[in-house]
Amino acid sequence: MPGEAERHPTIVDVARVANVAPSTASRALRENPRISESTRARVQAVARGLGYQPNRLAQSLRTRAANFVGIVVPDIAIGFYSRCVKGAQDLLEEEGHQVLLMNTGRDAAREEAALDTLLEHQVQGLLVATSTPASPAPRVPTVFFDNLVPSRGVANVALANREGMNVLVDHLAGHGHTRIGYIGGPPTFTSGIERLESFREAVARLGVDERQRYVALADARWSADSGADAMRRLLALDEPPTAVVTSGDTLALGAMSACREAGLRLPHDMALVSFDDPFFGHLLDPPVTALARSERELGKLAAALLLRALANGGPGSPPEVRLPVELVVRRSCGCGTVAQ
Amino acid sequence: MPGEAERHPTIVDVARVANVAPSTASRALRENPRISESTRARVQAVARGLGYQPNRLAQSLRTRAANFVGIVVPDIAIGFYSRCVKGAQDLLEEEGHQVLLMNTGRDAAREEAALDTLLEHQVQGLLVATSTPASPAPRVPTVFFDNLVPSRGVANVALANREGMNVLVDHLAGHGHTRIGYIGGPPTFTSGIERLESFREAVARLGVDERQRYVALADARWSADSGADAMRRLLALDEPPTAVVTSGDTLALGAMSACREAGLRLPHDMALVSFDDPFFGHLLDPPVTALARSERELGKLAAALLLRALANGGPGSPPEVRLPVELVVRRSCGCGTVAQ
DNA sequence: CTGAAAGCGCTTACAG
DNA sequence: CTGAAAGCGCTTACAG
Repeated sequence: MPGEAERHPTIVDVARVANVAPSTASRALRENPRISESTRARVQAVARGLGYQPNRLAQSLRTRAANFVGIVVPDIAIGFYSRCVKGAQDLLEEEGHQVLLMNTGRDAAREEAALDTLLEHQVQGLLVATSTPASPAPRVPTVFFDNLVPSRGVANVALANREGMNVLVDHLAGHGHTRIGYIGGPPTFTSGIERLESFREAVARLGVDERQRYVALADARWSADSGADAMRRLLALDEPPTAVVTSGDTLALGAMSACREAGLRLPHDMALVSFDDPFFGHLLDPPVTALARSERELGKLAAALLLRALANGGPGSPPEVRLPVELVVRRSCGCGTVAQ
Repeated sequence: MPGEAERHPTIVDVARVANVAPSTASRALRENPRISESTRARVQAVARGLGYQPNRLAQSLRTRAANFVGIVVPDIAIGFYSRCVKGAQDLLEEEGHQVLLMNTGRDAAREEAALDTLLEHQVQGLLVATSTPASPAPRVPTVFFDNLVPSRGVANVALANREGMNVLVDHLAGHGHTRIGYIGGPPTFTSGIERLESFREAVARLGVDERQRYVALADARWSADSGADAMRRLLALDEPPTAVVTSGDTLALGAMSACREAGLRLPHDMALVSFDDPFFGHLLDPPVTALARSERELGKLAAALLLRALANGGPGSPPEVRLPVELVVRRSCGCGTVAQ
């Protein structure tokens, strides 16, 4: 066949072969009720035979309703976010939405660019774990998750950070600890802020006044290495804590390795509980007592709220939704050891 | 303002306000060289003032060149894939491509549907970690990664599985082991097949004939629990192996926990090396000797090959590219212990 | 039940 | 340097 290269069949091709008008072909393909059964069958057969695949871009342009949803996270390679994305995407796909994913590397300029790009691609809605709370809400329904932006977007969803931290501290106190340390990321965003604040409130509630020295901050990436450093600083204190709560799973891993390196046995020499559950929390030595991992739920919830806003065509959701967390008691806290 | 709701400005709006034809506005916005400086400036100012954002869908429809690239993986929540995706996406975004992501859950039907959806969205190219080697290559340039589909797609890229396995087995042999076990996923796809085969070849090379009993297969998800099970089976043997190589990081974690549960100390009672590096390989006890994690590179390489194919407008890449792997020697193999 | 026509928002020969 | 016109692939009132 000279010329006329490998262009894929359009609805016009289908129509021509089926001997109908493009408008009829369109209706036949889209199961429009008032089309004769025979026409529908013929058109669909032709479409199949030709390997016709509708051009969604053209459909979207015409109907002014792209089925894209944009998801913006700092880094998809971070387990927390990849699991959130998975949870959200499962639901979104079920509802016929395609997911456009972008990473920001926690950079404000990149985040802004990502949002612009997504908007230019006519996303219908957005799920964003922002790193720049100052930025304005995009012009499409947006659900902020993980890091909240109060009063922005159609919904804001995060874990129940304060409740969770209370549960953790209380559990340690229940084991008789009074010198409780905190290893956490800097209080820059929602989780860092709320977890640290509620830790302070919880220990204050326990009646111990001067705990400032027991707060050891990790780096902005909440990296394992910075968690190990933080633990080393705590251990170097005159009167080190006897128990520690970490505000994140990687921090827990780092902290544990620092303990091991110092020759401390958990939970005897140092008790430890963690906010997020380390990936292999039950395989570690000792198995880590932590709040059950629920990122998937978080993502799913965020997606559900977005879907609802998309359906309603407006806000109406409560401005802030919290996903309850649950303590998984294992060994690192001191539970289940012979000599308590 | 009655009626005329919140429609976003189009290029026609920009043109009208700037007092030029839409075609001129288009050229001014796209930095077309032969447009007067003053016109360009005016149009761009107007566009900015109006908050104009081009509709990429319309652009793509017109120019017949969407800038989407589709990525298909079994499950983005699995670390291996999320890191591959990250590596690929970084490069793709730099080159101005948007990433459409889909998960298949290793289900053939879902994978086919995902590819169709992506194609309908006019992706320019595809990166796919397939679970159904039988499916035909899509009609756009496709790079298969992780799981290869020889002779399909514009490129196939995977880790150097055989080399890596040889290095691992040789290292163990270097420590004097002759009873070497294998814990790996089923030989269903490339990695599973190649790693198992090359393990067999490597031990055969060592001159030991009957090793069949030392191969313990894990489940299709390469789950930690199935890795632990596999290790238990090996330990239950009359003459258990003295060293084990695991074909994946989660498997290593499971195997290690089974050893601990059996009261075995690594590496004294059992040496262990792993193909993929566990996320916190250096934090484990003992730190795990493993092949360095290189998924990010894998994703980046796959993306680079796709980009090249897109630029060339055709194949031309070698059909199969292997990413070399590198051994990270730590402690679990027996290195660095006092009493070797 | 089916078709002709218009138009979604853009770009690009084709003129001038 | 700028504009008028056509058209990317589709869908949807509007007629019949």
